Amino acid sequence: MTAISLRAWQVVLDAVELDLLEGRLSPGDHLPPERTLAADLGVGRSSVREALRVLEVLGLIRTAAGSGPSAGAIIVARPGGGMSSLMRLQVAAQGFPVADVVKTRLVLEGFIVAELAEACRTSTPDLTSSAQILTAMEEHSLTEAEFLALDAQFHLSLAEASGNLVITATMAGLRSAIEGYARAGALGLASWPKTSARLMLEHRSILRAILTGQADAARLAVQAHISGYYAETHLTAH
Amino acid sequence: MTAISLRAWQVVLDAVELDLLEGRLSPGDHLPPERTLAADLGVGRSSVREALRVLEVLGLIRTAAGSGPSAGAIIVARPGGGMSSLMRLQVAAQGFPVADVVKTRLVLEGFIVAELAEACRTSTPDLTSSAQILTAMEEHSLTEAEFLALDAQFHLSLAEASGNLVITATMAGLRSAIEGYARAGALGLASWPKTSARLMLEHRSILRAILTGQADAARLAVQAHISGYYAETHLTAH
DNA sequence: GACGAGCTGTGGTCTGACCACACACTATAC
DNA sequence: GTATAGTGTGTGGTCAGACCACAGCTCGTC
Repeated sequence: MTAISLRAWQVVLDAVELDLLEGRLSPGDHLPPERTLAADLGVGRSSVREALRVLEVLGLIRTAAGSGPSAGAIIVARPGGGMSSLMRLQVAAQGFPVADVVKTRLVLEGFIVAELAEACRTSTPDLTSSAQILTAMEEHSLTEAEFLALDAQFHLSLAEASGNLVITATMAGLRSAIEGYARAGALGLASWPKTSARLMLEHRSILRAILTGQADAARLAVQAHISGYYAETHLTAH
Repeated sequence: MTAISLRAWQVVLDAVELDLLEGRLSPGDHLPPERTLAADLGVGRSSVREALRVLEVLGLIRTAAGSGPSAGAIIVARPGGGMSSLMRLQVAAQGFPVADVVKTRLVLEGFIVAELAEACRTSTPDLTSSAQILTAMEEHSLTEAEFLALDAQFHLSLAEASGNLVITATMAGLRSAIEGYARAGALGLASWPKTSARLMLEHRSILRAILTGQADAARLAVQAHISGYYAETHLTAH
């Protein structure tokens, strides 16, 4: 045996992963009932539940009680769900310094907008939802929290437009990790109306750079946008 | 109440997260014993265990039976541990296309080596472990698996040298996600000695570009290195 | 045919029990 | 006095059983 005394819940996890890799399970499929799974794998139901809990937090399955087609544990492969939890908790546990989180966001978002801009030179990526969010943000009656939520949604919509699921999921995780921090920083800003107006202008210029195919300009704009807000809130937070 | 009927294990998860955020728990600290935690939070021990299992997979805690200072559940905030599981399972469940994984790796590694090269112009980042790995890879008696393991270790060591924990963790996750794929691809290569020799040369040139401060050259080299191997194995795998 | 009560299977939770393990303590032997 | 062996204690690991809430299905009644 290569692995002796594997934890019972790991046995379950490995079995599910193997079923996924070998095609016996696919998104949309139902996992066997917990009791059946326990009996088949020769472990207790508690161990099965621990493994299922992990899969649920990782965004791989969705569980529902009751009976019928919608009940039970269903493979959903929802990317990003687990990433958010992971990032949030790691930041909470000081595993991830916020500065590193911001820098990673700079890299990924810079790439995304540059790629989108490149794509705009030959085709027309779907950026309507991004534009719609910007329009919604111009509503003057928005609270800070609402504005920041839309702000985050805008950045996420760009990632989604890029079509890269991994980057989208990572971005979602990073965003939720920064959220509390950004919110707290906003409260200490000298002038929220002034900052929000600036953020809006920056958003517009980012989108314009993308649509006109200026990859470098888009990258620089989004990076200045992110690091600018970070620096501003970082300073006032101290 | 904003959230009614929260799952019992979520109560535990939230409580731990709150303790982390409020500083009542820090890396190195022990969590209360499962039975105590259950009693304090008013849930059953099973629910506590489900939450602890999630924290363990996410790389936040390490559990050990027995008594004494090393036993119990300890906050470790080991970044990357959870990321690996997450990426592996998401790829297994077809949540993350391999192409997206590779592209993300291109972006992140390109940034890392460029940043390292920039740093080399003004200081001397610690790249000794990276260099040592390359030396170890020149051993002719290595099997394919051993060579690829060192290859992965080399890329990871570059990320570690950059000092960015988030990128390092993400890289670790991406790497383990590709590992099986890369391994499978290597088996179908026309000439392993030829490929491995090329990979070695590429590694050397990447490291040389970093040490001489040529950021752009380093980025291009590492991106060609990754996408080259991907394209090669991708083709032969079909 | 329409409706409703009851049945069934599912996840959610708790309790209690037992085991294996690692350390701390104590008693014994030298 | 020191070293060693044995025991005690608290921990996580696992299991079995029980009960609940819920959602859908079945079947009898009207």
